[in-house]
Amino acid sequence: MNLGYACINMTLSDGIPKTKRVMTNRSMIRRTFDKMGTNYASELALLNCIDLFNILKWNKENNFSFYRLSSEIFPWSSEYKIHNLKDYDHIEMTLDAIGKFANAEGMRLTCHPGPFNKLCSHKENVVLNTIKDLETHANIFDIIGLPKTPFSKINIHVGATYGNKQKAADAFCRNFERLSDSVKARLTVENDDKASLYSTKDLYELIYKRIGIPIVHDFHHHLFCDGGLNQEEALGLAVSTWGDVKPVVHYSQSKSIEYNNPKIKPQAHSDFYWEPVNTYGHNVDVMCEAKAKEKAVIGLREMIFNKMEAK
DNA sequence: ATAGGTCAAGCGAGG
DNA sequence: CCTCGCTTGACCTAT
Repeated sequence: MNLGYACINMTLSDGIPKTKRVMTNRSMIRRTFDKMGTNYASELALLNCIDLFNILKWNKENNFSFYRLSSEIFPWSSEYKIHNLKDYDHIEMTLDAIGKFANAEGMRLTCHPGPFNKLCSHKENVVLNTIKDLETHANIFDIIGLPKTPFSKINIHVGATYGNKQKAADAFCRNFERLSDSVKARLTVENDDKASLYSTKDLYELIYKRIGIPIVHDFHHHLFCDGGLNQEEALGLAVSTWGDVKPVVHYSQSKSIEYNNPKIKPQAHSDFYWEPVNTYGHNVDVMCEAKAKEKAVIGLREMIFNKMEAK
């Protein structure tokens, strides 16, 4: 079982001034983009790519082989073609080196495009923006040279019902056919954290049965939208959708419980972990979504290790 | 170097 | 009608 973390490495930036932090999500607000243009986006993207390599090297040294790439490596990527960027040669060289390194080390790299991706929308413009964003993620994965399988998953939520779950799920499946093979081969769906949305069971019935893409089971979300199944049943159902590829699950705990503060929404992710993950005997990779990132995962690792030692 | 206000996109829940 | 939470807190301006 590999434990992974998402996008940000806190250790590498410990005690380092803001301007020199190791980060892969340098961006800018609209006003700055209008003023500075695509060339500045290119410079930020290159810095982000170089730091991505730095994080992966840190991951190797610290025995992390599972990591989620930020979706903001290329700022304002909807406004230009990546291969037209002025620093593209350098960017491509960096991403290619990253891919060779990651593949040689057996690292698993994934991504999780944002909540604005609504493949089920009835608004054509929203769907077009979603398709564009998904294609951009796949394009980056292709440049890096990552497998065109859910091993390098591009994971999204269905995320909306518009008052009719069945109808929205139908739209999701129809629009799935408009995606390139590069996206289709990697796309996965994750259960939502609201009762009105999609449980793991809903995804199995409404999405997997129809288009066959794997389901990422999020243990924390399941607490708020269980579809009538317990954790073990839902996990088993999700695991059954992955074929030959090792399934991914998401694990986080509630910040509201962590700080004993009822004002914090129970859905919010905790900073750290206090309970080890239970995978019910399944061989899965666990993406850890705690806010303290790799620091939380190191704690979780120790917890799991101590539990094994005690046996 | 830091504090405080500001910031693309979609949706649903809660005040 | 506004804010939060999710994706991922970071940018920008003034001090």
